[in-house]
Amino acid sequence: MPLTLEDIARIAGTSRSTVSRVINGDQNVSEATRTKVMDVISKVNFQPNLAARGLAAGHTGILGLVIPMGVSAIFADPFFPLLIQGVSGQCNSRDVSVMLWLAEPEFERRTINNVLYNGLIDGVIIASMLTDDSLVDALRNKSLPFVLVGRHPTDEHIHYVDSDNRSGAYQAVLHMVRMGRKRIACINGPANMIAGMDRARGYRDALKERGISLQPELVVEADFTDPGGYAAMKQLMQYRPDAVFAASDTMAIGAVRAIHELGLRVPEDIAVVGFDDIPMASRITPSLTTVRQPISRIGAIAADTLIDLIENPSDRPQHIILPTELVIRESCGAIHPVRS
Amino acid sequence: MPLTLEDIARIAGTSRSTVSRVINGDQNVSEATRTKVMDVISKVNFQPNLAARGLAAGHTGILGLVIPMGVSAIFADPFFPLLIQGVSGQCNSRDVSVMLWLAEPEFERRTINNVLYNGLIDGVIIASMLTDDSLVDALRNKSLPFVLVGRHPTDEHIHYVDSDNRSGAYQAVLHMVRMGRKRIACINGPANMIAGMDRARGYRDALKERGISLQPELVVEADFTDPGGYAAMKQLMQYRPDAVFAASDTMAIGAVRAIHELGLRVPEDIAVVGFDDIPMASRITPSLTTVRQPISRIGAIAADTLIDLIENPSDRPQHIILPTELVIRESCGAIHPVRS
DNA sequence: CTGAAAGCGCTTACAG
DNA sequence: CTGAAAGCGCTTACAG
Repeated sequence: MPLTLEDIARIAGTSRSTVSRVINGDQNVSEATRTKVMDVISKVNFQPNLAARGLAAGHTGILGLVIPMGVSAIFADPFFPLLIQGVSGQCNSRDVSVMLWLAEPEFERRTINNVLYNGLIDGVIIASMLTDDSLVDALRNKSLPFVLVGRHPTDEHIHYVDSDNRSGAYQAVLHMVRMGRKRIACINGPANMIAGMDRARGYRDALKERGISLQPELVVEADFTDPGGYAAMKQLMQYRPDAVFAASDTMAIGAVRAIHELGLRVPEDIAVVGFDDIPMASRITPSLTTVRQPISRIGAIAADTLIDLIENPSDRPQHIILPTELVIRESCGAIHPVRS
Repeated sequence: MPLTLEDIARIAGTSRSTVSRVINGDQNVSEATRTKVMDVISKVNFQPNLAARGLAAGHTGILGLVIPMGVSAIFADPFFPLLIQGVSGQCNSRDVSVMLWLAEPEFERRTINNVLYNGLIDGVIIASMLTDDSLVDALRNKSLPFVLVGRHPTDEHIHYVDSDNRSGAYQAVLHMVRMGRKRIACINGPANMIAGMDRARGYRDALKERGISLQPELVVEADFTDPGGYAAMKQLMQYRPDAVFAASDTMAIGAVRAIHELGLRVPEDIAVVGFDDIPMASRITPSLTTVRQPISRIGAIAADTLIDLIENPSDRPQHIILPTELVIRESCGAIHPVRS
């Protein structure tokens, strides 16, 4: 049987209320009693029961993290692991716990709703990134604080943190234009994902700014996976691109494989630029030029934003866009590849 | 304000106790009242407060999942993501929630202990795999049910699920012996990880069975990462191996890169076999022969085992070892590579 | 600065 | 089959 406040109080020779006060850092406790109580607590290694605390106080110090599992191979991409890592790390240092839901599409309506409104979490981070997400819609009408990873396209009142997908893609494509590429293709993410929309816009903006007309056949949509990038590249080959911007490194790696299989060279025949800067990007041959986005930091900031929001519900909507960075390696042709 | 049992009871014209009974599936409720209460519950979309339920009932329907972050690049390897996926999926279908802790080494003593004994979780899955884990030691003296992912080397009373690491490594190495390789090296995982120990034993057992004496200089320890495998392979090259067994695909991929950089061929000059069968294994050139282990299923079974254990605490210790499977591709030389 | 008391929203003997 | 009541372990006005 774990000890309770009452036990601690008895041992320390005080009352349950006072013990509660020292645990919660209430100022109205004399230094003497505080010390005495602290001693007992650390001596017996006392842990207050969080369920009871949650019931009594109305908050639990737990935050939910919901990750959609819509795409089957979601964990083949390091995006979500890194995001989880960022959220978890920040929560650790802020002393809050995280409850994780990998949302299977079939469970969405039933379980997710069940789980979010069960009085156990103080707020929730949704790694949604879909342009229309039923969970987000449900949340908008409730009082549970939440922040999105990935900006919301329409509702200005929703808190979110995202990276600057448009600008990242814009820089990447502009770079290829500057390198003299004329027929720059785009392997984009799904159109119903906001990151996909934004990166496609960056691609279009860069072309437009340089007076290059958009060739619809040079833009193909894939699903952020390696096989998806591979298939998309194969499809693009008939239109003779001399460069390709892939909206994720995983797709870019698939694309490079497709190019190599057809006996062409990267970057000599086709330059390739990816997005994310996953660890693999610097290891493949040729090493991959890519747009680095601070995934783990996005997670950390989302957690911070949510915790602040819970403590201060009247906050103005937070719209945090983190900068991206173009990492130039061999695959774009700007650096002469060192071949062994 | 969310509704409470009392509200539902008033609307349905019955008592709080009865509503609680229908929610918990108690048999002692007439069909008529049950229907009436169910109707109200689904009409107002009622969710019982889990903190209150936890307090009153003594269990919460939440299970903890603790993943060590000791190795910095832990999420570069798909092992943990797949494990999380397996645990989460099974928990979803068993209607229990999961609370996730990525345990930073510095937090271990303070946070982890805090968190495990807070009355909020019914049991915990530890993806420990260290031969000596302070968390596991702490748990052994407590009453919180737990199951390990990765077998415990000494304590027979601990529940665990693991894959057959020894046998997997044994099969892999035996295969290379059969292919005529004479100087088979081993890039092993850290010696303080049980999986590392077991795979090293499989390697030794296969050599011994075939009467090949173990050459200590052909065995090197790395850290399960790609750069680790790369560095280990570079180091091994001076001893002229004609084959190498790497204890993870991620290390095997690093090793292949090292071999290629030195101008040698896989598998002609050096055969390579990995472990895990991560998605990347089938995509690299040459495709990687490897030992497939059912990571996601291990997670699912760990969750199942824990949930059963919570419901029936008197269960005998469960020691579940899942079989592995040798997946033969190009890198071992058994299949003639198709080069483009 | 401190303690007695009410209350958070459930579950579960207990009595009928 | 049903309801009134006690209790789970906390927090937090309230009174002193």
